[in-house]
Amino acid sequence: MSRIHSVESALRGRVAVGQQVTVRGWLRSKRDSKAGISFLTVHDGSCFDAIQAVVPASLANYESELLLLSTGCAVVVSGELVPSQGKGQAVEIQASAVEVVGWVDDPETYPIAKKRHSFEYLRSQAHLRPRTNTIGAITRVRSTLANAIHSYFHSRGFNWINTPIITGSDCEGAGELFRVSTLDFANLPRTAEGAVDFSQDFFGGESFLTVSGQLEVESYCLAMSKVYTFGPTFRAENSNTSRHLAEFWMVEPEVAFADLNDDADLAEDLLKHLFTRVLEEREDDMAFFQQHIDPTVMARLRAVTDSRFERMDYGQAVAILRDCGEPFEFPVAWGLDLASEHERYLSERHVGRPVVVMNYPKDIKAFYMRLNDDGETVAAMDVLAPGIGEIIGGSQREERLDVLDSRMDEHLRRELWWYRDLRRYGTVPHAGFGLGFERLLNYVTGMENVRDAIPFPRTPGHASF
RNA sequence: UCCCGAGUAGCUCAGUCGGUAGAGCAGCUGACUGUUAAUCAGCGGGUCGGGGGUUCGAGUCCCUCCUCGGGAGCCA
Repeated sequence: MSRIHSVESALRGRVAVGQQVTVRGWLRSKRDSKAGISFLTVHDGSCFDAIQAVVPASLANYESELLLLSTGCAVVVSGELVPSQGKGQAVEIQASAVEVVGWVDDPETYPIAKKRHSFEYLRSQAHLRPRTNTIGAITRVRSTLANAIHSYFHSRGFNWINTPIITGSDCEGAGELFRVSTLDFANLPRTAEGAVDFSQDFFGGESFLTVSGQLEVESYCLAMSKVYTFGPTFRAENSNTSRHLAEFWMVEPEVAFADLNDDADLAEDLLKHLFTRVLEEREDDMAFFQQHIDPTVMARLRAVTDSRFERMDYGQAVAILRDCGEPFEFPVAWGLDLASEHERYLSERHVGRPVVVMNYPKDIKAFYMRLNDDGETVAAMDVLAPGIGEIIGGSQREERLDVLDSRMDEHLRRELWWYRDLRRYGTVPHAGFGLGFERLLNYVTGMENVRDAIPFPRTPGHASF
């Protein structure tokens, strides 16, 4: 009796040689031999490798179907798992039956040819690109990373908080928001003053897609002690770079009774844990990235897992940049934000691995970040990664109501009354950060564009698929 | 949004000084072969991103628009 197996379980020794197996998947390639056999390479996404099936010409549908197969066809192959007579694989299937489940209409125009494609082209074929080596590998690593994030936090007593996707606040402090509305745009209700009357909108007021779950997750932090969010986030910024998406995923842990150093410790420990898991669990995919995408990825991940992150104050970073003699395009001075070129110099040239920059001037950071005793800086940190830039941004939060109030305007204080309440009822020091999931994935795989790290990228002008 | 670069066959690209379109891969046909992105021979395949201009003549020069990529800003 022939049992159904994934390609992975058939290849990885979980099936004994000599057993009958059935695998189901899609053809990567087909080679015919006039010796009276054809070679099918069948892929099902379960692992990096495809399995080879040797099909004898004696099968009933060999002439009528097997010879017509082409890349992309869906097949069910049954046969005996045998040691391979050829080079390139240890085992293969000696097929006794091949059922063609789905044909490729027109082999000439099948968008995923048996060759290298540009990532740019593959983005235009986002529905078929998971059939490629690279996107398939990214997909498995992404899934492993997501699972590792949940298991890391779960095993340490963090609660996963599903903060809302739709928010009524337009002042979360990070970027432009997408409006959520059911109003009839062709016939907008108006107030007496002529403004759009959002009181008639679905939620009884203006509403938007969230740009961060942080403010909401803080309220659960001040009850559950250790919490995190992991979900989609939306920014309506017109930014067109390899590091930005309009819809992306973010991990945001938040810890009570914690300060900025605890926050940096958590960021470092989390990244080390995640990289270790990927190296253990996705050896096959990482070997591919190392060989075909970026020959430095493995060394880069090991540099993170094997050594402590460099930490420096913003003031030190400014001094280093000022004295390094590098001809920067943008000025370096205390009080100015660091430009990409500065962050890159620090992480890539000065340190050579991730660096945590802490305690930035208060005027260039968000209102909720805790004011330090010097009155000039806030307890903020950025983790800067070589080749990626800012991979984590976090801070200790301002837990003192009077200081928080001094950093908010009247509109903000009214809108965020509930956020202020958290400082009135049992406030405690707490800290957290945001980790961009697609940026993390690029760092792990060596891929250069976050549009290739998410299945269906949304960017300005693009929401197809 | 700004600055660069690109757009030519299904895909990746070449195309010189302005003279009427090329290669590799893919596809099809055949040969050969326990093959490995197989190999060899042949065949089919083009609105040169759109529009306008200069010219006897434009893929090539000029203007303009569109699209894509890279960088910057913003950030994760």
